[in-house]
Amino acid sequence: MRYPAFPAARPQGSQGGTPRMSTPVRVRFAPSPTGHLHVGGARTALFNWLFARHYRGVFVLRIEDTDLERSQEAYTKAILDGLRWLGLDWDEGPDVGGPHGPYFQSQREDRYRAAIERLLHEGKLYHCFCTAETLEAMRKDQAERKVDIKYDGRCRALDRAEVERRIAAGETFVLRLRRPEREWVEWDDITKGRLSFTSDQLDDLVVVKSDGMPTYNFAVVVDDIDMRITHVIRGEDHISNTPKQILLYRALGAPLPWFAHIPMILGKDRARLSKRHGATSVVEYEKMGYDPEAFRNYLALLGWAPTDHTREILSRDELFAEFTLDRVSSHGAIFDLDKLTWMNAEYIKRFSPATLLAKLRPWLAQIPGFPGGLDEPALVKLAGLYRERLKTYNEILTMADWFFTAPTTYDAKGLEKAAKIGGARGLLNRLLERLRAAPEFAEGPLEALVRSFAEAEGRKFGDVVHLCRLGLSGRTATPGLFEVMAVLGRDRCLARLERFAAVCPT
RNA sequence: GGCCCCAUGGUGUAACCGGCUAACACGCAGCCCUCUCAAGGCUGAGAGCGCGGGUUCGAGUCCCGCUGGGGCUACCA
Repeated sequence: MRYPAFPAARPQGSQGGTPRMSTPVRVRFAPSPTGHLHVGGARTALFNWLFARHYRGVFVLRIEDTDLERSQEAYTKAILDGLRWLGLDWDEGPDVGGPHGPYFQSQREDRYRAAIERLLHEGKLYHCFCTAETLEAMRKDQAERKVDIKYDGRCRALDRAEVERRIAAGETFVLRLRRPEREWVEWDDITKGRLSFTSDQLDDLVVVKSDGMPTYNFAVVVDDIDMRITHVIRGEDHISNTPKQILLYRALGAPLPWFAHIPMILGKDRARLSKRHGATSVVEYEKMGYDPEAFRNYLALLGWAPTDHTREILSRDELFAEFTLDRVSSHGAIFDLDKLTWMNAEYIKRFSPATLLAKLRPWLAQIPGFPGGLDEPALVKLAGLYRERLKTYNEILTMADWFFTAPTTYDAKGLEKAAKIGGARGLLNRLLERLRAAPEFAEGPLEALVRSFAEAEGRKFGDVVHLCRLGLSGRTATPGLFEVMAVLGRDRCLARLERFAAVCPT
């Protein structure tokens, strides 16, 4: 499979750096470990991964843990697990390393420090001693006067002596970027087209927090430059961060990467997907019994479509071959659980019984009584019976539990029906006679047996079948009766039917 | 409030640089198949492309305005 090189030059705007061209594609997914992998994040990761694989580039994973308060190590693992579950692999990142590590921002302080010193030296940063209270008051005042809410630059002009004095006095401070005035900040977004802002709309953004840690916007830029990121693919909620970051690229004298802001994933009310819309983290879908490949396939189609959009079931390699950013849509997409579920069922139907059994094992193991004496071939057969009935793996728990523990109660509606046909118990006992004598307990012969039995009895075939089904499973709906009987085997079938005959309507 | 993004059936999308009775899938309804449940097959309802103006022989596709939805407005990422 050959993929084209990323189409190169874009018309370059008046300001800003020049994008690297025709160098190998390098993209990254940069989650912060403050929670589990969210479906929005998962799709961003997926698009980056697909983009990298399509162009035979490099996919980097970087952990953005500069928020000491909220970051937790356990979440880093959770996110990695989520990505692995989806089948994504990264070429550089935590646990695999790479030439541009470390891949945890908390371990890259020397990088930030070097950049800070340079910028400080060049007079591009300044110390700001404003406290949270001061800033809050300032914003409140601005809100009342209905003017733009942004930092008014009151610490911009502090002279060196005062700065040193206040630092010596132990005042805490942040470092802010001196924002240029009346400059265009523009870029050609791959998915949104040309986007432009002016520097006056921007703030003197904080680059270093009072705890000494770099802020998100600063760390991202330093790292993306260091890691030679060529394409920044992220959610469109980052659009407004982009001009700030571009200012940083300029201050650092670095070329701009390409930017591609992909639309958000929304809940039914068209607001960004959140917990109140239902499951939002990828592990929850795993627990609900979704297959990772189906989930990934569904996610890929959320905001993107292949050239031939009539094909929706796409393998990993087909996604690699097909995925390009120009086919990403520009508006948000509602996460549709029904369609995901449909797609999951499509995947299940495509598995061989043996494969499906392997996927089902963790769930089957939770069923009381499992394996209930069923041997491997019977289990494979059982998986085959549910291949076209399961929508999610966890459904096996409630659909097939009776295979492993004989029923003790029988569906009320089923009993009513059994009563209605009259003489059910006698019928069952006569059938039992025949079954005991059946030479072969296999699907075809069993069906032939029951058919001729029904005929001999002057009964409707269906009535006999329903009666047996109820006796074997306690239910009115199961896979085909004779397939079920073959899976259960003669002994279990006879035992269950005998037991049922004892309580069955006469 | 300010700035920015977006707008094709209920949902996800398609419709190449303007030329169709607006297509595919999910979901929904009905029918068929059938031992039940599924699966499968067939048929159907559902948008005239948010609204209003332009441009054009011709606009879902281009332009303007409006409306609606969303995002951002932190020493969070």
